[in-house]
Formats: sequence, structure tokens, C-alpha cells
Amino acid sequence: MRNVTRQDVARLAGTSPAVVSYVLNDGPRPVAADTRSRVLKAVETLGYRPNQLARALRSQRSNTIGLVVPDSSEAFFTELVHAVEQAAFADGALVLLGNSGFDRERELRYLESLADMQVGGLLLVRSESGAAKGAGRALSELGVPVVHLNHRAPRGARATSVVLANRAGGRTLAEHVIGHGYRRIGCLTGTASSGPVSDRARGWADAMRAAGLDPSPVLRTGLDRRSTREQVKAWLRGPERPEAIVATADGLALDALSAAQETGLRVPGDLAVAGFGGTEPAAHSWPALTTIGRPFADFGRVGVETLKSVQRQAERVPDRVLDVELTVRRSCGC
Amino acid sequence: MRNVTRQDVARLAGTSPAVVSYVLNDGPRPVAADTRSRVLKAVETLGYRPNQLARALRSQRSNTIGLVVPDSSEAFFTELVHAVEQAAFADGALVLLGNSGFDRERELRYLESLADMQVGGLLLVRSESGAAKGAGRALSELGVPVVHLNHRAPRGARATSVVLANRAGGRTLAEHVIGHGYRRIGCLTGTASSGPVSDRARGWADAMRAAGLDPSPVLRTGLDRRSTREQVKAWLRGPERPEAIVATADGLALDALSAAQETGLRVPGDLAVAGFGGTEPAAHSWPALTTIGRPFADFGRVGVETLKSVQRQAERVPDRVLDVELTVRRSCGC
DNA sequence: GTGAAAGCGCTAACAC
DNA sequence: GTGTTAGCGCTTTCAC
Repeated sequence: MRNVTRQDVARLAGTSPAVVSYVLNDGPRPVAADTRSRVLKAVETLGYRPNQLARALRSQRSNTIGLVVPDSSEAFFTELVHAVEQAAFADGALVLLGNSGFDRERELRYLESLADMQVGGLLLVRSESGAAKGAGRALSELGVPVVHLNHRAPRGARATSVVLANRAGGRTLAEHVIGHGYRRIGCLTGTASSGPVSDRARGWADAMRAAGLDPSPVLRTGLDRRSTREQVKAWLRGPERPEAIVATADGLALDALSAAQETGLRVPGDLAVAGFGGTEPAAHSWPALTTIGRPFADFGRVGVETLKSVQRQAERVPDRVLDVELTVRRSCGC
Repeated sequence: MRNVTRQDVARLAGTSPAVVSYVLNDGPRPVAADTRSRVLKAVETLGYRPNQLARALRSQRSNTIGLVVPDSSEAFFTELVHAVEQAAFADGALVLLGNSGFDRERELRYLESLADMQVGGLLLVRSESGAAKGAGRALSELGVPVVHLNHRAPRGARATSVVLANRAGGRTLAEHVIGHGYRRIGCLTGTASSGPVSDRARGWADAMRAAGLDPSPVLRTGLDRRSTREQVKAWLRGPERPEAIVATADGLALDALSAAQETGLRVPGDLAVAGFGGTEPAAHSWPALTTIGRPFADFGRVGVETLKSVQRQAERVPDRVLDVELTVRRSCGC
């Protein structure tokens, strides 16, 4: 059944293979109405389905997009992957998914493999650490359109990116918490000195300074959840215990919730908490988490759209910065 | 940079394109040691990378596998997708991901698109409802090896499946809860009358009957989380309130946890809860959820391995049933 | 041990 | 408006 070819269709329709193409692709040449219907009928009866591999090889454009994320099982990336997949499918494109596992080496191997598969474009979600190095160079040598998702493109890389309004969002989030009357508001964030998470922390600091509050209570933790919880517990038990915690990622905020729980502190009574990302788990935690983010469907859609623009335009496509919206729930003490 | 072709390599190495293939594929013909090294050097200097599209088109085998799940943003599927991706990459294969959105129509459209892309094989995770209809037929006409993941293959479809030991697992889980001394143990499950979730419920009933307990407290709910919680709340407030709930999926158990929380019941003090799946959220709930499942890495690996067998063998590859293991946490009252 | 040549299934000039 | 033809970049048979 699978070996029905355009040739067969042509034969049955009593025409040539080229005409079959013209019909199926609506061009580049016109086809007489009745020829067209004969072709269509033949396609139908034979159950003909064009081989996309051959089409892509010949036409040098593929309807696949490669998507590389650090870890598709982490909530934020999970939802981004889902959103991208939805947007891509709506656009008639298929998604090749890769996990870099926060590993530069592996990330590059993936990008190469995807380029070798001749994907039409690449959507890359880098992990925080080290947006630096000759990264941009390697990327441009892939010979495939790349759009950076969630983080900015490496300096001087003339590549386009789609990011959240991280700094502004961090500020808005902090302002909301400040508005509740808390004074000693800590920032729970990652160790990276650049990237989205660190931008959010900067936004928090902006708000603190603007409100005349001390922007020094910052706790930076690594990727390990258990150790994050331990560090937060130590913080909550220490002399400098914050009254509220603004976390730069929902995952961190959720860890803070657990830490509070284990320390015997009530949220939001004894400690207010807010997160960043707008992920699902934030809605189902106890108490439910106040968080700020952009609907993932938008994020994914803009990512795919931007990639399409990059594919078709020669000039550099401008970066996109997506506004974020606050979702107020119980954890912040509202 | 991208347009370096095998031709160019041959030219630089002073040999023919065919020999370049022999070297790169280690066959089918032998190559003299020094010719080989000249080729390798040329590959190196030119940065040549074979076009996988062309290779696949010519050799009729592709190193991609299609993976279709109902919703990659639901915990269980999220982890399965991740595991499959890892296993595939370790195997040198790329994963094309699709979400059927619990929609038969869409699922089929996806399978067709993936087949059109000439994927080497298909890993299909169907949603519960309706494994029936002419589904098997449509699938076999795809002309691509298919392995059913997580649910059994449709009747008479001579397709292979990889599933968890759902019924046995449901029984083990119920037995564990029964062992705690609870008598009135309810089963929280889905509405489908067949499929993994329903098999787990059967296992629960087996255990109840074997222990001389009443296997009638069953609450069946749909996919909507909010309404599930409401129904559970009604159950918990009613006259037939269970002392313990065995849920046939972690998501349901988590909903039960929320419902208990909102009803003012303490878990495990007033109500014991156990789930099925072994997903991540179960480890991070409050209290942490006792659950039974198979490490996802195994699940994914076996899925990919089985697909590989199907690809290379003509005979029907036997189904795999994966044992599940109990992870005891606080929610069951241990 | 090596190379020429015939396609895989398709698109898109270019003729007619 | 339709058909012929030349490839896309690769694998692999077959001759040398």
C-alpha cells in the first residue's frame, strides 16, 4: 500500500507525473479542470500519499522543525514543548524533539543531527549556564534557520530570539509582593549570572530598590531540588528569615513551599511565596502559587511564527519580547 | 557550508563517490586502508555531514521514530516522551513527537503525516477511550512498523504492544493498602471500560474480593480535574465515605489529595491515598504519594527496543508486559 | 579495491 | 495545458 507512487497516479489518471505534481502543489503550472479531477480521483482510489522525504530532498525545504530543550520533563519546558508542537502542527509542520540534558556537548550533537535531517528550522531553548563561547559560530555553520526560545541569542550572533519580559516581569512580581506590605523580601534564584532567570532576579532588585527596600536577601541554588529545599530551610530557620520569597522560577517557588511546609511555617501566613513561569504545577500546589508568565500557547505560537519568518526572509528578523501576566493565587497572601 | 556533498569529498580524496559511501557506512565493499584514511581526512577538512534525507530516501530506512501521545503535557506522558526520546537518541534515532489530544481523528492524521515522513517506526500511546473500531486496519495500512505503548494492541491487529502489569499492579497496590487495616477502600478511576486504567481497577477489585472486602465503592470520573475534585469531595462528605482511596492513575490520586485537603480531611490520618504511575508529581505532593509503576527509563527503553525488533523481524514480535514496583511514601499511612 | 551507473520519489525548468 | 527531462544526495549492484 505504501509503495503507491506519483507515477502510478499519473498512469491511472492517464497523464504525466509532472501534472500530478502540478495538481497536488497547485502549481507551478496550471492544469485543466478535468485533468485535475481525474488526477484527484486517481489519488483517491489509489490512496496515494506523497513521500515527504523525496519532496523535501528535491525541493530543499522540509516541513519539520527541530526543537531542543534542556529537559522536556521539567514543567516549564514540558509546556513549551507542548505549545510548540501544537503551533507547528497547526502550521503543517512536524516537530523533532531533542533533550540536551543541560549539556552543551549533547546540545550541539543534537543540533547537528537535526541539521543533518535537513529540518526546516531549529527552535533552541538553551539552558542557563554559559550562553557564551563560540556557540554562535557553531550555530551559524549549521546552515539552518535558528530561533532562540526563552533566552537571548548569543552576542553578535545575528540570530533572532523570542523571550519573555523577564526583567519587567520580575519587577512586577516583586512589586505585587511589596504591595502586600512585606519589607524583608528574599529572592530565590539560580546560580547563572545571565539568562532569563537572572534577568528576573534583576527585576526583583529593581523593584526592591525603587521601594527603598534592601535588595540583598538573595539565595542562589543549583538544579538539585533536594539541596534547594535544604538551603531554603536553612534560610527560613536563620536570623535573616525573609517574610516573603520571590522565586525566579515556579520550580524554585514550589521547593520553597515544600521547605516552608517542612519547617512548620504556614504559607501565606508565616511566609508569602511567588513564582515565575505560569506552569501547571503552580496551579495545583498547596497553597496554589501566585506566578507570572505568558500563556504557553502564545509562547509556542510566536516561536513557530518567528521561525517561519526567519525561514523566508533574508534580512535579520527582529527579536520578540513577550509581556507576562500575573496570576494571583493564595501563596502570596492576597 | 551546508552544501558539501559526498561528491566534494570524493574529489578532494581523489576517489569516487561510491568509495566515500563504503568508508562512511563500513561497507558493503571493502576499502584499502590508505584510501579510507584519505577519505576520512577529506571528510574532516570539508566538515562533510551526510544528508540523512537522501540516505533515507535511497536506502528506504530512516533513523527517525514517530511518537504519538494523547497529551505530552500530562505527567505520565511527559515522562514517557522523555524516556522514549532518551532511549531513541542512545540508539541513534530522532523522535518526531505528536499530540493526538485524545482525539481519534487527530491521532490518525498524525500517524499518516508521520508515515508520509517515512519514519522508521511508530510508537503509539492511545488514549483510553475506544481501542476499538477499524483502528487496526488503518494502522496496518500505514506500511510502517507500529508498537503500541501503554495499552494493548487492538484485537486481531497482529501488532506488538508494551504495557505495564496493570492488573497485577492494581492488585498489589490494593493489597498494600488493605494491609494497613483499612476495610472500606474505594477505587477512584476513569470512565473507560477497557485499557490500562480499567485494568488497574480490575486488579483493585481482585484484591478486595480476595480479602473478603466489598469491591463496590468505585468512583469513575472524566478527564476534567476540577470536576474530578468536586466528585471526590462529594464522595468524602457522603455517607459511604471511604477510609482509603486507591486511584488508578497518579493524577487522580493527586486530585483526591486536593479534595481531601479542601474537605478538611487529613491524609493519611483521615484518609489514605495511593496512586498508579510513579510519576514525578507524586513525589512532590503533600503528603508525598505512595504509588506503583515502572521506572520510565525502562518503559521507554523497552518501547524503543521492541520497535527495533519489529523493524527487523518478519514474524510477529511478542508483547511485553513490564512489572511494576511499589514506591511507599506517606500518603498511604505507612 | 574501485568506479560507473541506475535509481529512491519527487519538483520545476523547459520544451512542445 | 501537458509532457520530458534533469537532477536533489545518497546507496548499491555490477563491471572492471
